[in-house]
Amino acid sequence: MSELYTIDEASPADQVYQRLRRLLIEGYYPPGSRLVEERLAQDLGVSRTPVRQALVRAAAEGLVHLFPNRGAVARSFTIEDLMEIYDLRALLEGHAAYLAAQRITAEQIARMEAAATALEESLTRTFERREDEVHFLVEQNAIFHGTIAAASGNQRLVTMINQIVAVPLQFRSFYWYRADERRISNFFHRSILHALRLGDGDRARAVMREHILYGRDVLLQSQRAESSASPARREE
Amino acid sequence: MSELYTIDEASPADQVYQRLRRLLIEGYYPPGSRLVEERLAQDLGVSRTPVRQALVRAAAEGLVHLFPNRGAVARSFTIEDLMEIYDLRALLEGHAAYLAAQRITAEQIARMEAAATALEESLTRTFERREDEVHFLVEQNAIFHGTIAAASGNQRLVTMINQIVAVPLQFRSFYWYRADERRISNFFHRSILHALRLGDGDRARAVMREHILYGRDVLLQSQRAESSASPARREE
DNA sequence: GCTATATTGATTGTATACAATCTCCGCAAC
DNA sequence: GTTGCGGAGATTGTATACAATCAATATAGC
Repeated sequence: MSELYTIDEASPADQVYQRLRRLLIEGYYPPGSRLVEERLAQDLGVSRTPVRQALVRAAAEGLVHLFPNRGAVARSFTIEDLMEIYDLRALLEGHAAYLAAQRITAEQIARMEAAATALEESLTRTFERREDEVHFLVEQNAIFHGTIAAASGNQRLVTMINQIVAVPLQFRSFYWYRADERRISNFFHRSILHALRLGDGDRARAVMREHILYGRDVLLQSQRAESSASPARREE
Repeated sequence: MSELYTIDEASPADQVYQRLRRLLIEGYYPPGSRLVEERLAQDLGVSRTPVRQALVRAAAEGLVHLFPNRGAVARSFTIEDLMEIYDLRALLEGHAAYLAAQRITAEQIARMEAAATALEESLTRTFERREDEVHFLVEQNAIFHGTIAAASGNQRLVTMINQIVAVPLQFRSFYWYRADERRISNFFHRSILHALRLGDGDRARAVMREHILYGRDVLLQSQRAESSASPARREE
């Protein structure tokens, strides 16, 4: 999970932020819902002071929207937002893959291979609950993509990717993946690894871009299906 | 200047953050210096509470570094940091130029042309103080680059560029520009405008990348000259 | 019945008090 | 001299109190 922020991770109640972030990402506070400080403070077992700091930081990272004197709202996303986000992911992660091809270490490749294998094997594995399966997929995927970002050697790039990746998680992208689509995703992982082993940055970038844009299309299709089934639930 | 953050700008004491940011960028608190909350509070005429929030936000945007229980330090940058930053600027602003080529409006082009002209004319103009000249260059340049970012149509891209651009300003890059280099920079501006008018995204991106990487090289040369003249003044 | 205005309750924004933590310095032991 | 310990001062981190602001309802005027 290690996230390498400018704010030191071990911070005693930087944990408040981490927990808030997690609650937001996992949908405990659904997009569009109001975030009353007093309530968050009770949920997290602290006073409003650290909660406010966490909210300011979450706003700076785009997870919530702060309205002056009117409080925070868990950020909600339109289809256009998703397009923007995936466009940037393709750009940033593609670049990371390009840079990584020159610098990645054997250990990092091994870590990515382990994650890729875990994702492949999970196709034939049964999970207690669907939630557990989604959580597992998110985790292994984060290892795969996070390792590439780290291998790029550009610390700021890592931070940016972490920021932009948090959002699709709110949509629980993997929830929508079918077995076919997951096989394709796994194939992309192997292709990326192949290009990285060859040290072919252009190829690694191209495959990574396609991998991400393919994921975008799967998500968009499912979202369109969703929104046509149930009416819009945006609120300003 | 308009910055389009997730946090609404007009906020009453979001201004505290804006002022802190400015003090940092303009070097009033030099890189590496400790930022004691009480002192900032007095400088800004408020209590520690809003100062802390501003610091948290500044940390999230990479302007300062927060050490748990040990306070904030105005972030200092190594040569490697500058390399990272310019690499990302080339990526992000190049992409913005590519996108902008398809969507930019006549008004936006006109605004950019006005900024480009202002920069050209400033070469033969005399300023009261060197400070004023630097401020003018920074401002017009921000208009030129900010308009392209806005014209990309990707709101998140705008935010990211704003974040990454703040840093070189801390180095007062323009201080180091000589007349020759400024002429080249102006030429790039015209080339970018030309490509945008043609709607040629690939060309706009290529020129923008070169424009930024050229700026990087100028800055790096001056930094190297600096650091060889005076001994290192990094502190942890 | 409709619009405009005041009042109330809820919530945010700021200041301040206090607790927790760190740094620095002095002193002792070796 | 060097190392280790401990206390004082400074600074950060949190909680709480209060002021400022906003949303919603009630009330009055038309």
